Amino acid sequence: MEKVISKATMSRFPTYLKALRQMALEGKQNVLSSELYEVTGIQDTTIRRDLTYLSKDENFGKPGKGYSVKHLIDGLSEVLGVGLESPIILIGVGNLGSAILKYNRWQYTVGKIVGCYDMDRNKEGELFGVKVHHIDDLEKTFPEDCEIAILAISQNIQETVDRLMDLGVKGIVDFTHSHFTVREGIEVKPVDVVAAIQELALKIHSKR
Amino acid sequence: MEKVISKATMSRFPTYLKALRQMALEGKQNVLSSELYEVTGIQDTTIRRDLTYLSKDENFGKPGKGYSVKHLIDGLSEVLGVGLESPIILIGVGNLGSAILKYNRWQYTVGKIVGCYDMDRNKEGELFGVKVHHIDDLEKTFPEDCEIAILAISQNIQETVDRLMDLGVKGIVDFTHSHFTVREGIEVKPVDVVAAIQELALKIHSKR
DNA sequence: AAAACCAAGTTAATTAAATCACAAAATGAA
DNA sequence: TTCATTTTGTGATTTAATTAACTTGGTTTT
Repeated sequence: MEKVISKATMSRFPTYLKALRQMALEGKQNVLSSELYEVTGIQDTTIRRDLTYLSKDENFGKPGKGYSVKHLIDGLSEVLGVGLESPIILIGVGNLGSAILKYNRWQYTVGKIVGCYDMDRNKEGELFGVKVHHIDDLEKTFPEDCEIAILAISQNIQETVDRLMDLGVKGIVDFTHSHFTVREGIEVKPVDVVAAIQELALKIHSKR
Repeated sequence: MEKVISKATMSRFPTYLKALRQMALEGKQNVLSSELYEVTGIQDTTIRRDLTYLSKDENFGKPGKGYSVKHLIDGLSEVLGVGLESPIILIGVGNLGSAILKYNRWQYTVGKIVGCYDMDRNKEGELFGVKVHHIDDLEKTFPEDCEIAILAISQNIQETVDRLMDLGVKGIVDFTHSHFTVREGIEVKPVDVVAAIQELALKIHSKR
């Protein structure tokens, strides 16, 4: 009997992982749900409930002692697909694309950008150790088993998305400022500065 | 009696706005909730309910006809604080910071980056038309009425956040990969590629 | 070894969000 | 003008998520 992890819980996991890694770096061995609350602002009882999804086996958290930071990191990493080493491609090597690519040596791996694509022929070659192809060669050079694409372009967006889906991409990290549609079952995760600022502005505003 | 806008609704507004702007660009005058569903994947009934938060006055949506794209954009823009022209500062002008700054000429303004700060003295001067100060001069040069800061640094994070809060910053757009704590009432909006990929990986995974 | 304590885990209650189902309103055709 | 059609807007309902209350098991102290 598989427990199904709720959306809300899922969206909190990365937060926990981030906080725990910081703690691990500081040499912390054990952590209480109340301490995680201090750091994340998420209610301790919510945290404990969330963490039960990880504890397939015995004693994850010990009463009176807390959780082992290491165990939590391991559990979260597993469920979050960290270390999955799944190949990721990046579409668009402009300013933003480059910045993302530079980040590719992520502190804690969630996969690796194995190829980039751009519509500018001048960009073909290599960048930060990753091959840059022309977008026309997408189908020819598409990496096997690639399921995640990062979209950092501003033109031909829908067309590109369609091609990606045809190639079997299942998840898109969306840095574009435009809207596009995807087929049933394809996940899109927008990452948008403007939207972030808008939400902030609204929240700050609505407090008065 | 003020209607209080729910968190969930709030987080969908930027999505609507994005979609509607695309439609406006394409010359669309009216839009049905069912059409917005097609584009956003959000249930039409949810959309209609969300939009009621905008309709302070009469006939926003007309039965049999739909909503005026323009009216919706206006309403959303207002509630989202678009065109607020509030001053925003950017901390960290590295690769990512530069990319964000370049985007500053946002298609639809939500405010403007009026100043940047970096710990590298060599970066002092101007970049994409915006003044770059040394981080030591933060207090000296902090723009009046600035409530939002974009954080794109990788060092001295907590210290910087503390200084920002002391200066009256109410919202932080967080591009760092580290955890920091804020005082009660300060909003943090994380924007994180790694977290996005992790969530995607998890969602894709959990479907099998 | 017993007592006292502490914090995880869990069941139950509450609150928030999404969806359903339908009534009312505008439109357009006959 | 009237009637069928379409689509909004909103109570009512269901579902999901959070929070509160309590139980249990492990730890530490005496």
